Amino acid sequence: MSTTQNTRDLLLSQGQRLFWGRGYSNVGLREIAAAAGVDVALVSRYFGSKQGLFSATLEALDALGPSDFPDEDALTETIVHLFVTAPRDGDEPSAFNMMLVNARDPDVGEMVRKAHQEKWQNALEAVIGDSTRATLFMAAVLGFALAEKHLRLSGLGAPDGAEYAAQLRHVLRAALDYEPA
Amino acid sequence: MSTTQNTRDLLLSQGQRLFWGRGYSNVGLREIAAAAGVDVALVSRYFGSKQGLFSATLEALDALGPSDFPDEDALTETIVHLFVTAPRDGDEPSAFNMMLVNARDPDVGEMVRKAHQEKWQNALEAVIGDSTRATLFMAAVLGFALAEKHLRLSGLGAPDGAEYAAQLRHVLRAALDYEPA
DNA sequence: AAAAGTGTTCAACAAGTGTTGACTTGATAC
DNA sequence: GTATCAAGTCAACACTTGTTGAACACTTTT
Repeated sequence: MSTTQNTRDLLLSQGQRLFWGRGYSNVGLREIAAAAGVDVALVSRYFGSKQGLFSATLEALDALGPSDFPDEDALTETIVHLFVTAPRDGDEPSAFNMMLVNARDPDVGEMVRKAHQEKWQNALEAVIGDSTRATLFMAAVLGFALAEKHLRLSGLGAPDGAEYAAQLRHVLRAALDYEPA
Repeated sequence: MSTTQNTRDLLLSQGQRLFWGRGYSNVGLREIAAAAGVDVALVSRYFGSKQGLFSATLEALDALGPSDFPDEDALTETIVHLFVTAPRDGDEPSAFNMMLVNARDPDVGEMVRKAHQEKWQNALEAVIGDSTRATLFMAAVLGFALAEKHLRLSGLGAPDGAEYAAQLRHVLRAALDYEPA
């Protein structure tokens, strides 16, 4: 690999970390470039624009496949494991946080919603077998993350304890148990 | 006439509408002033700063009192009614949307979290009788709003139909039914 | 009539944004 | 040796942001 690939990757990883952690409009190109230790102009050179860089980070979103989760229980436990082991600084650049922080952005919101639809929603519907339950499931996941990490509500158990996991499991199961009229 | 709003009130109401709908950092003072039909400089004049104007809009957050909701059922139905009758443009300036859009803002996030704690969380705990269930309840409400209005997920029923209300009722009840280990 | 006070307008500021183009650098190929 | 070409640097652009202070118009007070 050439040096080009190195700085390009540096910009990409730092861009992902900052965009996914603090939100597209709250991060400037100069901050990303400084974190990568390179010049700002290289963003335009390699990615065309700020939106181009963000779009490139979106490709790192893991695409869920139906084969990843044999059934709903495995899916639930994967989510629970993700939450329990997630870092607990306020700007955690996880995929969930990325959705929460960028879904409504005027510049990249549409991109984010599209990525969610393509990479997650369809796969969730395949595993869960129903579009409504899949949406409620996603709502439960994001609501839990929002309450804990953004509003920083108290009332939840310590993230490394059994109670925290039980609470998350409870709301996820409730979403999966919904019966259309 | 008697409802003749002075300039301060005009700025306040337009500021609330835009801040609560699109988020603090996505709205400029010039846009607010233009919507109110006055000059930008009047914001500094009457509210000191942009943050001062936002802070003033926060005082319009309805403080929930324990007397507002005799029991959990009344609380649930109030929330359901709020969702069913909420306007459906993308920038609805409801109190829920205000939380979703501004809770993580670097400038006003702390203000928002504090307002939530003072005006809602304590009252919810009083009605629900448990801090954990109150937090899960709030998470369910915000997750539902986020999925529908921000991610614009399909899979939920039409907002004016019975199924939509049933879905919301289901996840709210699940939060209230949580039993700590 | 003069003075003081009030609400408003206007132009400008300093700081920040994403983006661009000209330039230097360094290695490779002719 | 020289030309070539990509990689990186640097300064500046045009634009937007929140904020400020001087000036204006108008009413009220002295």
